[in-house]
Amino acid sequence: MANMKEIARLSRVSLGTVSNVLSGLPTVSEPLRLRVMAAVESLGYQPNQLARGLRRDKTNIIGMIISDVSNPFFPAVVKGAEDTAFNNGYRLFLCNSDNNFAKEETYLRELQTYLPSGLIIMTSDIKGSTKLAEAYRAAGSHVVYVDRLPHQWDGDTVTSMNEQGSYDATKYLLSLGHKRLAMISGPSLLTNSGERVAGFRHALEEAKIKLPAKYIQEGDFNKQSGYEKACFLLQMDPRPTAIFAANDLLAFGAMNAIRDMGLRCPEDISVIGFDNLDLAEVVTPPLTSVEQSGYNLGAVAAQLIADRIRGDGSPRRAHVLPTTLKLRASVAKVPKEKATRKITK
Amino acid sequence: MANMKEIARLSRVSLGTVSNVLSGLPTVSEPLRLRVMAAVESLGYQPNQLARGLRRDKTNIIGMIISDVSNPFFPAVVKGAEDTAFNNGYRLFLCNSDNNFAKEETYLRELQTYLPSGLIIMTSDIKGSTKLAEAYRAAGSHVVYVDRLPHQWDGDTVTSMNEQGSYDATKYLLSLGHKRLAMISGPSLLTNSGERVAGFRHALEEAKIKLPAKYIQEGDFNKQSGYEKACFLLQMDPRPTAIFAANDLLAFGAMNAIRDMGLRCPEDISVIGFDNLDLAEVVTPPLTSVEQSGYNLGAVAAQLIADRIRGDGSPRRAHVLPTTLKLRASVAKVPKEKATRKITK
DNA sequence: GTGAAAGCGCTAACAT
DNA sequence: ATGTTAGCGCTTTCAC
Repeated sequence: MANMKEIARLSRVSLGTVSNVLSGLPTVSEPLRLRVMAAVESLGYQPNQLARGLRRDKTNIIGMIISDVSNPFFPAVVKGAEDTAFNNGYRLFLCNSDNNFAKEETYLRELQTYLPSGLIIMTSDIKGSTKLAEAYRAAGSHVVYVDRLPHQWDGDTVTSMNEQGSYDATKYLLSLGHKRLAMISGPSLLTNSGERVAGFRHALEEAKIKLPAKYIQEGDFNKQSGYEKACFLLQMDPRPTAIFAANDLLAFGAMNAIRDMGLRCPEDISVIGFDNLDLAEVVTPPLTSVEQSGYNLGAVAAQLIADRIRGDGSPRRAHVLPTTLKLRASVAKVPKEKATRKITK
Repeated sequence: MANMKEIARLSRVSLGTVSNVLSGLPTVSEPLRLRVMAAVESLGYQPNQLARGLRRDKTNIIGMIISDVSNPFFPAVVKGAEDTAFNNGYRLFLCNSDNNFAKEETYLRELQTYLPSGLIIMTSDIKGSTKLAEAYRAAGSHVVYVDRLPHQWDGDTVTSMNEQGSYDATKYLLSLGHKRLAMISGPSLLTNSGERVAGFRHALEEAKIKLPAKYIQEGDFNKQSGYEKACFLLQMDPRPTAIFAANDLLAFGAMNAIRDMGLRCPEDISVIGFDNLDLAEVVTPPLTSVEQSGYNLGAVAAQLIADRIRGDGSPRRAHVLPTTLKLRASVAKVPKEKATRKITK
């Protein structure tokens, strides 16, 4: 590949002048600038980012650590981050931690030596990662935690209104007469899951509805887990009339469990999810869900980094993005007590 | 961050020795090796990948260009590639082209200056990208095209058995008595779409079934497009009794259209998709679909690159991964002519 | 306004 | 077996 030396030779100027032209310094005279640009064009020259980064002590990379690309909520976050980063001249280096903190740590350590301008991190460990994140900061990289937050982090964050969204969903169920509400939560260590549980509890407390301990089952944010926890809930006596699932995957699993046990959604059991995945409207019945914008989660995080790089030195930002309850057919009024179906399998 | 010079000072050896220790050269004496390792440990030293890459003229980056992260089929491909790359010591630099060739080109040009060891590319332009890919090769990077192939590419590739899978799906519909089979294809420029159409045609020709030109509608691999094309097909006279969609998103859209027009799937119309997304079994009715492994697509591509880097100089490889028809409830026997429902809306 | 030269952190060739 | 040194491609002083 052509390098700067060749451009310099071809346009009969010094190395420094080529650099100045490429950096857009206004001190270069027009004739020289044109000669350099012509050479750049003719050779299709692209500056070597490795050398530039090494010299500048900073690259145009924004690292992004996510816990699992294959969870259908995350691609939207990645896309939002990638779009925004690209439009600001940054490139996304994607690292998939597989919810494995050791892998996350390996990535964090090595990624840092690529001297990224920023880091967007969806941590898989609420406790451990801030020390490494501090190292990024110390090296002049801007760090934003997204979706789930570590304790002990005093920097920028972007999350959704998990508690409010869950509160709204629960109030909605209550408004339809439901009194036996159960929840399938995510891993209790994750702050987003904790907030969703808090919103659920909050609404129930306000309505003075008592919540049997077993009515909250801790799942794992995937369909399989939703299926299993729903099976447990559906066999309880009394059986809940509504299930609030902490994400749509859990809700899909719950809907499958309801069907497999010979019950009907929403006639026997109402279900609400969280995320409002594209496919919430494809399942039958279409799933009522708390919408959060994964795209914006990523986009706001990337924009925050771009702003910080441009010198925005304002105090810590904690963006909390709105949620909206999307009403669909998976929720109905509470069934009359007599009408309650027996499980048929 | 600590650098090699500090390690050298701390362990009282020369820079070169530190380098030799870190590169695992056996020529270093044990005492010195231990001293160096101790210093590395105590400072948590990580080699600067920018400097190393600049010097070695190659980094441990594998670039990956995909057309759209938010298409639910692709995250599995990314995950397969990332897993395999990571396990071989490589890191994935993810670029999202948004099906925009200009963006793809920008990424390709810039990414190359990061001196990646390899490139996995799902091109958005069947014609144009090979020139740039050749430049990667010339620079010693290994390139694998995945999922859809450019014409004019004589290097390594990984794809699924698109034609065979589609042939199987079509044969299955024929075996159930369907005679009026329609297809919603993907963009005709993409080779994967073309192969799926070919498999469909092939099976029909074998069965001597004539295919009205309008029975193949070209869609765009998304749900919206599936909905629109299905609406068109459903209003044709005679109406097809089965629709083969070139991917599951198109199939989901088609199923929505069928429902919205007051028809029933599978009683009035059978539907088969391609990809077998997780959600194929969640929709109602569960979708019959040609399964392909996105994970393996990515994993095989990454492994191919890792092998090439290790010196595998064998001739061009064209991996073609198997597909499997997953039978579910979205397909039924052809309805009796009399039973054919009128469109109710 | 332009050019010369130092140096970012590392590797590899060479000298000892 | 270990140390010394040139140089990867670039940016950024500093002379002129």
